[in-house]
Amino acid sequence: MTIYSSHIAVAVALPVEGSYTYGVPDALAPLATPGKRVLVPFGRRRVTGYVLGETVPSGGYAVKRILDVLDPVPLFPPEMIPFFKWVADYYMHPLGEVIQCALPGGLNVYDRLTVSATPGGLTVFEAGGRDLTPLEREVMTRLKSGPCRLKDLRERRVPAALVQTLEDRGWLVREAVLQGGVARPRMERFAARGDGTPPASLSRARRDILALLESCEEMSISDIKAQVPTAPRLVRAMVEQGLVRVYEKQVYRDPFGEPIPPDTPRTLNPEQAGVVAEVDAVTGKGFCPFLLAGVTGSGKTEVYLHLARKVMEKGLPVLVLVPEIALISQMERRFRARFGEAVAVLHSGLSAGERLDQWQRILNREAAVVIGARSAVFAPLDHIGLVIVDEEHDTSYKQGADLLYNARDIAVVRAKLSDAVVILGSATPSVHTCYNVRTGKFRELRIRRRVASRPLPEITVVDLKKVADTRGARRFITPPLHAAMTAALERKEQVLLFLNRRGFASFPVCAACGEALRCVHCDITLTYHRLAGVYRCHYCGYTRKAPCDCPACGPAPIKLLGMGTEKVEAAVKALFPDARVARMDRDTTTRKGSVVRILKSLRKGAVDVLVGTQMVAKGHDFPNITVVGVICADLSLSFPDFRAGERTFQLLAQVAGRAGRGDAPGRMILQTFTPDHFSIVAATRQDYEAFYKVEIGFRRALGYPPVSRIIQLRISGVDPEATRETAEALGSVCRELLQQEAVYRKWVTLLGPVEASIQKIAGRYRWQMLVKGLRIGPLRRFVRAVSSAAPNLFRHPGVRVVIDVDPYFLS
DNA sequence: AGCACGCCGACT
DNA sequence: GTCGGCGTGCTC
Repeated sequence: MTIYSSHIAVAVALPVEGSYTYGVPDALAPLATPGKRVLVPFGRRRVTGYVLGETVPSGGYAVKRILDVLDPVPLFPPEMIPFFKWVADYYMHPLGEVIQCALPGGLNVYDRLTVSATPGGLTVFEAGGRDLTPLEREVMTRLKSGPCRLKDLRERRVPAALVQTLEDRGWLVREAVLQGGVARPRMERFAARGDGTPPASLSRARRDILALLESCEEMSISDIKAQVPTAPRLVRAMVEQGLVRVYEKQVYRDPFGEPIPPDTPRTLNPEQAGVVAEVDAVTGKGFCPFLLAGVTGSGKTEVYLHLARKVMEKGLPVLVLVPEIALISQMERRFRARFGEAVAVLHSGLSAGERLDQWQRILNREAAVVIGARSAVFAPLDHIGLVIVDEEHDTSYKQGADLLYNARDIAVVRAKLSDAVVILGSATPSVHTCYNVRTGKFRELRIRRRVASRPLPEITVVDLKKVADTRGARRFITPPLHAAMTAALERKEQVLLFLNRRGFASFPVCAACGEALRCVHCDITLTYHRLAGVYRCHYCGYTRKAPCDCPACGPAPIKLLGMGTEKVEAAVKALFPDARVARMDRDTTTRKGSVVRILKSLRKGAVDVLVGTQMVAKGHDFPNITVVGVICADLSLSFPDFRAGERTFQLLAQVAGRAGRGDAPGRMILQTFTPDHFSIVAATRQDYEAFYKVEIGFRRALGYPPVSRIIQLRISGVDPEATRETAEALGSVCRELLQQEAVYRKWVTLLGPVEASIQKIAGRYRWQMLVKGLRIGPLRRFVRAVSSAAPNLFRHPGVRVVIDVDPYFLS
């Protein structure tokens, strides 16, 4: 066995458990440091790995050597490795994939087995110099136009043996080509003044260039060109004269639009100042988690800004998480106005290149504040001083493709591992976070007063059951709402109408047979979108043109039952023909900047009535809105999910916060079929305490989070039978394990497997199982034991099993 | 993930 | 008798 000068632990970016030990050749030893990527042999392939640190081989396997070190400097501070390990362990996800998911995309390199024709082979083939089978002919014809992935050939049912014979014949070669690594820093050519003395006579243009370079340290060639158009050629000549030096330098792509004028810190009211003082007293002194519960309009952002300044003054960086891009841009503006260049952003709206550049600015400590969406929780900061999670109750923190993490939760973990202070801010805190306050895990900070002491709106509840026999527009714009709208519009004030469903009609049915129009891929009715003239599935995007026939009885008129924002918009236009109506939902805000455009016209007073989905509830500031109408408060209540009540309360309280932010006091008309539901009653009184008390009682009684913990196993597949079988097999493995181990019986309760409430989405049949218990540790050990007892169930071709720790949506 | 090895059905 | 299907195991 070869003894290498050192050994390192490497996590590979593949779905494999644990880390692998590699030898480091002497030449690479000083380079292969933690946080860098390395190219390593893995099986018969080469893949990207992440250096975790030095290690000693434990024996029992042959150690291979790393092939290359891919980064001159670490891509993340080594201090982050324990955080990555925590996330990998907690969410039961391979460490290498966690790191891959944390890093800006496009960096990974991996082997791709490709096949290409040899020149000799092509010559013989084109000359027709040999009899070929049709399949051989097909392969050679394909390769004539260039190399091809071996996998592609296999998918076209080309047998490996045929590739082998063609290779033996010398017509083609198989090779492993390194691919990936597409995102690169942008390099630009710069010029600076050289040592040479200028000759007595120098052309005008050359003199100008020298003057430019003497006025500053350096200048990019393109900037010089802007002033002296012939510069590129002249500079080359001047390099030879020794007058100028030219070199390449990395420049950052600019994700920010126009510069933002600086602002000055506003004076805090006593409550805000108290919060700042309390947090400031503990920053830099270790981990400390806070809930900042501040009613809407209480000026939380200003508190964040003051705290950020104090932390930055201590030389520590600040990480700010915001639920989505539309809100990031608001937060970004406020922070950039206050801190200018010190702000970096990380979100999915950036191009791969911009993202990489922001990442490097953070790594190089050129940014002291990072603002971003959920993935920014992995920003490459070290020694963080303060983590802020704004709108901590927002469900978009828990979403994602393969690594199902809750950014809010792991932000707290990250703060803990960094000895930082973390603030979860919300006007409507999640039940989970409040529970953490009650159990003493978090400290609570409150702001009860709205800035300038604006009163919260007066709320009127309208029972929709009492107008159930009304038809037409007045069915969902009831007389009380109509009256309030009329009054507001007469006073030249604005109205916000909220309905948590987009489209025109969510339940189109055949007038002849009563059959609903359904998605062909999902177990769901289609929604009619009048503007687009289509029926669309809100789960998979399936679209069919309107009008269309009834699938059951052929040509027939379609009745458009059920409502969405489009129908509300139409109703407003019918009832208030002079009002200018705008709509804000996912259909009107797909294009970049459209949210800002709608908000701008609202602020300018170019819109009288804004109709929107839940995106209008989220933190936007609408100064002149005095009436808020909730068209139907029950939509979010009817979800088959234990958090439906919590979401409804939060949504209603947030929407209520949109009214009366300006100088005029606000009114909210809340229409509902269930005026007695405690979530709605509590929301009308803005009484979080009352809501929490009832809700936590339910959670406790039914064994739901936060009192109990849940891991969800989601089983889905194209074949309904195979999916059911896998789900049931998984169920029996679980039950067997429960039978065998008393510890699990004590700590684990199983529910299911059962079919999901929406049985099919995007062509996949869905089943689920819930693993419940008071403590998350035994639950994770149990699921791990299940997956090692029946590994084949978790990597079944055709049926996917997803483990979701702390799921957000049970359905 | 992707690749190799190994054991059963439909063809030369 | 072989070719190739994909279930299972492994990758430092």
